[in-house]
Amino acid sequence: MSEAAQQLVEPTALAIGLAAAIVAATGDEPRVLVVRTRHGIDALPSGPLEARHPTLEAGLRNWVERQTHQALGYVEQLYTFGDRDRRETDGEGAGGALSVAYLALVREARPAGAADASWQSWYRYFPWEDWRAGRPSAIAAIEPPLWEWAAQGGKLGEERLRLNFGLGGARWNEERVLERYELLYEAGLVPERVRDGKQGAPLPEAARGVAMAVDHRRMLATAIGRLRGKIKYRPVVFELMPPSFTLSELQQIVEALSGVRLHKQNFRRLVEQQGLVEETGETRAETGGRPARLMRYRPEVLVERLAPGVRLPALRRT
Amino acid sequence: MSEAAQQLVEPTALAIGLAAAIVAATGDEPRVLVVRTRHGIDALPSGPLEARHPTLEAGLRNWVERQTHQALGYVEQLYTFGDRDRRETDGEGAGGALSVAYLALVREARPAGAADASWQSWYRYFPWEDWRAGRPSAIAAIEPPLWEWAAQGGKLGEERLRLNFGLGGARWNEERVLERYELLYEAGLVPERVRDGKQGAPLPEAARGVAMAVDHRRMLATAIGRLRGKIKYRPVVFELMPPSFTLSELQQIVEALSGVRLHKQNFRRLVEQQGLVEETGETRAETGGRPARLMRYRPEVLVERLAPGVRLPALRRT
DNA sequence: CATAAAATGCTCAAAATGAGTATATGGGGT
DNA sequence: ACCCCATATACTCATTTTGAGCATTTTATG
Repeated sequence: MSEAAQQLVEPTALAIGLAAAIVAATGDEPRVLVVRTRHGIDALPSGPLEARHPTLEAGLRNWVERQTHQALGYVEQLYTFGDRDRRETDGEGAGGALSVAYLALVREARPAGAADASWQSWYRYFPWEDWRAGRPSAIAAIEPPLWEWAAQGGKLGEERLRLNFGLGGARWNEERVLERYELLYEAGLVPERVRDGKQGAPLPEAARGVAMAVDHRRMLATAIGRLRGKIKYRPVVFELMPPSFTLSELQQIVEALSGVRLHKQNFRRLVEQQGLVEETGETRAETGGRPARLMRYRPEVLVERLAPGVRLPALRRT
Repeated sequence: MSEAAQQLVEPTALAIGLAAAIVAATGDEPRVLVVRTRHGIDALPSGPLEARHPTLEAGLRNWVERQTHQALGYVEQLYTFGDRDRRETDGEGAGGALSVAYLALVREARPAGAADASWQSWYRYFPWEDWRAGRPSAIAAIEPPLWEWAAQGGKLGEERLRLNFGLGGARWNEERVLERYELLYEAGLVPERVRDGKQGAPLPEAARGVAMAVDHRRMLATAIGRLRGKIKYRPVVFELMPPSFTLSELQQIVEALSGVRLHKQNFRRLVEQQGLVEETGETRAETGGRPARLMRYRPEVLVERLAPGVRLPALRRT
């Protein structure tokens, strides 16, 4: 094991980068920990895989904890990026030709250890992904240029657009975060593409979202999509919740993450009948209405995370 | 882009390995392409990421196509292994401290290009995963030592065993291939663990399955689990099917992959009502019974793979 | 003490599922 | 030609699982 570790240390041109989308949920916003690069661009915490790291995940934890003073709870590998756009235009630890991206969930969003680190709503980077208050205005701004671009791709291009963005009768699928971002990238509507030296005419920031260093917005899109999918079949949401919470709070977090509103009564039915939570016995009256029962997740559920997650009984029409 | 490519070439101790679980389905067996190492051990086709490869996936395709003369169709990144067990005990391309594993699906299983390459049923490596003919006998052999081992982990260990192997009333979940393999590894029942220099008393091969080089069996387990999950919500099965097929043939392949038997009438209902396939107009009479209609998948379905997959209407009791 | 604001409880119709039973249509003997 | 066998294909039916509402309870507030 330390033998393997030794190998990793050799100074080499091909550095392995580690990057993490560290997610928390405060109130009703999904937040991600970002750092500001010296060029003033937002980036995910990232750094090189170092000698002393016996494993990739250990490397990540160690690195992040030193940098941000944030202890990571649940950690999951997302994807290894190395395909394209690994240029050294921006960002701190650039120069890695390969970058292993992780998703990490933390319970409390500590005040962001380092000075240049902060917690940001992830919708800052993906304004079109938040449908909680109805169709986001960013979509309206994005739609015309997207159609224009898609028309060049013929029928297939238009179909792709329709299905990914829920246009023309297609249903919005909250999991296709990455596909949507890639579409915008290909269409040249985000600044990242221009930065990568290709054609494009980025939209105003309110519509296209805030750009990130290198391919970090792709990583974050991957993280969001993965998390949105996962909460439906694994009880990962609880990694973001405090020890006790009300069902409404749980619902708020799920809605914040998935970006869609849910039917309250059906949400409760699901969560309760699946035995994901149990009552603590206490109640909390802070909301001005009937006090809510405080719940906790059943610890058995966390064991190996084998139990089903929170399915999403989505509202169809509203 | 070629700038990045240049960097990848630098001779370095930290080679990036690429490995692929290349899957095909012939008749009613799910097959995977394996090569025999000089030590006589089965391994997945793998090799280093080379200079001329602009992207990871291109590197993989290029590499595999040269080595096995097998053109890859659908390709998906699985996971980057680098955590443990990357020792140089066995295998060809060992020495890579990091290995990016891919799943690839091919339509026809060509006669395995190279001499040392062959198509093997994946149940050769995971005999406990095939429940098509009822409870596999491997499970019976595995169960006692597993319980014994689990008991050391207390209640939690036993619960983990119960849920992963569908013991004691729990339902068999065909997707947990990796979790099951890891359990066997931890319990010391597969030779890989002993090879990695840890404690263990491997079972006879009929029960524990054929071992593979380095951590390739983990990779294959990841691939199988991913594929089994994916066929339920994406029409990936069709990447394994010939241009036209009967519904029974489709069902056979799905059963082969998932390792469980399905209810015939309900399977057809699902596939047809979801509009995944359409009739070609022809029929095929070769089975000795009523001739079956030949079907083809609706090409629209493959566009971007956005349509739903084949859900599994599993039999409960038999 | 009425009213607003939540949290809970219950009901109901539509759709999806799990399991069968019944019918159709070839080929292969006799 | 006729019967039988093996499949393929068509329908049925009882249960569950969803999507949507309406109704009731329980506090805080003015």
